Amino acid sequence: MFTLSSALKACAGIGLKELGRQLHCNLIKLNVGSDPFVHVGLIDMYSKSGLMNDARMVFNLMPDKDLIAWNAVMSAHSQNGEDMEALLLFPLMHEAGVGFNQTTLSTVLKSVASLQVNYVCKQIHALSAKSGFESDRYVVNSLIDAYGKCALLEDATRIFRECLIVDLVGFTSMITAYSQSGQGEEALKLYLEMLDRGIEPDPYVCSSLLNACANLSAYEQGKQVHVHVLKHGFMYDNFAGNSLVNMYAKCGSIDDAERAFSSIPERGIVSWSAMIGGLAQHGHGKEALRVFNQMLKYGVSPNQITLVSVLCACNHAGLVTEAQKYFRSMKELFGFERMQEHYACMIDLLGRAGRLDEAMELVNTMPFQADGSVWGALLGAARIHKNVEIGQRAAEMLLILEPEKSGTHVLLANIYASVGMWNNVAKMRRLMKDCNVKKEPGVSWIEVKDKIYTFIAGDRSHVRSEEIYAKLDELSERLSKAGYIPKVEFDLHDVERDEKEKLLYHHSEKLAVAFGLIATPAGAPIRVKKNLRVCMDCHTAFKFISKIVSREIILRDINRYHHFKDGSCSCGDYW
DNA sequence: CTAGGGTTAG
Repeated sequence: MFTLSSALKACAGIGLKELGRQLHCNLIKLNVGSDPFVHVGLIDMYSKSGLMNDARMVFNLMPDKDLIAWNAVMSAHSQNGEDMEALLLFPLMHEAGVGFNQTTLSTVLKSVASLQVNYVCKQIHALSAKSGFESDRYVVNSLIDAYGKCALLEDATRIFRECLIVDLVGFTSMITAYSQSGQGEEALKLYLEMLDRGIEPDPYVCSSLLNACANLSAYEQGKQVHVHVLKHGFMYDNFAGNSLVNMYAKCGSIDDAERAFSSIPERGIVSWSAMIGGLAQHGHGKEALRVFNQMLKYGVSPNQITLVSVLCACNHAGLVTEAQKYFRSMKELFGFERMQEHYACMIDLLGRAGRLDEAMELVNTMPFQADGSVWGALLGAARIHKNVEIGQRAAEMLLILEPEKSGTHVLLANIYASVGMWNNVAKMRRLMKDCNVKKEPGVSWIEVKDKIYTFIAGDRSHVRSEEIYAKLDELSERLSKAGYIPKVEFDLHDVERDEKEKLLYHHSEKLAVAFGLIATPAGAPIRVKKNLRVCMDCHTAFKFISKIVSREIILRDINRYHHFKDGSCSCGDYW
């Protein structure tokens, strides 16, 4: 019987469901199936083989359900994504009078984390403290993670800082918590602290760090983490590989992303989706579709996320017919329903292509209540195509749905300005003032030799300000000779044309690029980042500049990457 | 029987 018990454990470890089931049959024949150890072994084996029904059945048929068995079935639910069921077992255990231990708490906290139920998280914390299990490292680490996932950063930090047994898992949870709450810098700092304490990294923490770098678009630091991955031999870890693809794509280096992609040992759906999404984000729409077809050829089934990236690729490549094909027959081709996100992509795509009526039609007929993203897409399209009517309708909805966002006011004002409705522009400004909505100031930054230089519009604080403005003046002359005309309609100020040109000239992204030109060697690519969308005029100007000075300009704005080269942009002006 | 990691438009 001991042999059988170990054999079950082995099956659970590698998910051998057929062999596990055979062992179960033998146990019944031998009539030793009533042993509690065997029951727990069976529950665990079925759970890890993804056979939740069988696991549940074994548990239900158990005559004397002890604490270990309850823990095993709770863990089974949690491992199979049935977190609510796992959570609901906790009060049932209390009723059954079996008590709980550190394993119960740790398991229940895992489900608390994935369900993000803040209130329950605090309760389990209190219970852990009261029962003395708070000193168990599994419980502590689970608490840190659960608080992190519930976005209760302060509580997570407090436990992390106060406990004496913080280890690699605890650090990973905390690093992930910072990264996922947008505090990538903190995450990277914590990693250094971890190394200082002599804790060696593993693939989990590397994966999390790469994600932090991706969110920060921190190319240099991402490369550093990549070095750690190589140094410690984690390059054959699928998760680390996927994170590398994502990191390089989000940091603007699609070549590195492709290299990382081809060295993943088992390219799964996440690897393919990350690659397709990365290519789409960089404007390589056709290439993204090529990779998608390659994936299908390999027999990998796409999921809903893959299709969001595919539609996005069509969007950035202007492939309306292609997108409609995938969108209309998603169910028949791939077997899943269209989600809100797919509709949003499609509406965005139709809108950009100038087919605003069709986009509007889709909004009215889709099986979801249009949310902020849908109205946002329409508003953006209305701005490109100067459609006041649809712009007003979309803005009206957005002001109700997302009143705190400043973008809506600005975009609508943009539309009014573009058609010369200055009275309405003024009204929008007043509305912004009355509602106390502040336009987020545009900030651009550039990294030169390990230092980050930030610029705001009209900035004169930089030590090399004189040179920067001189460079802009020089460029201005060469630009007009090359046929560039400032796109003044994208300026909101009701002032004369030459005054507008001057304002446009001092946009933060132009200052950053000018600085890049004087501070980096000739021919080197210039990598600039902006916290908002790049302005249409700057976009046009950069196309010209890339040709005039024979430099590649790589600009990451809030949505995507623009690669300006030889007078054109990778987004094909389709952003 | 228990803890940490990867892909989603605007």
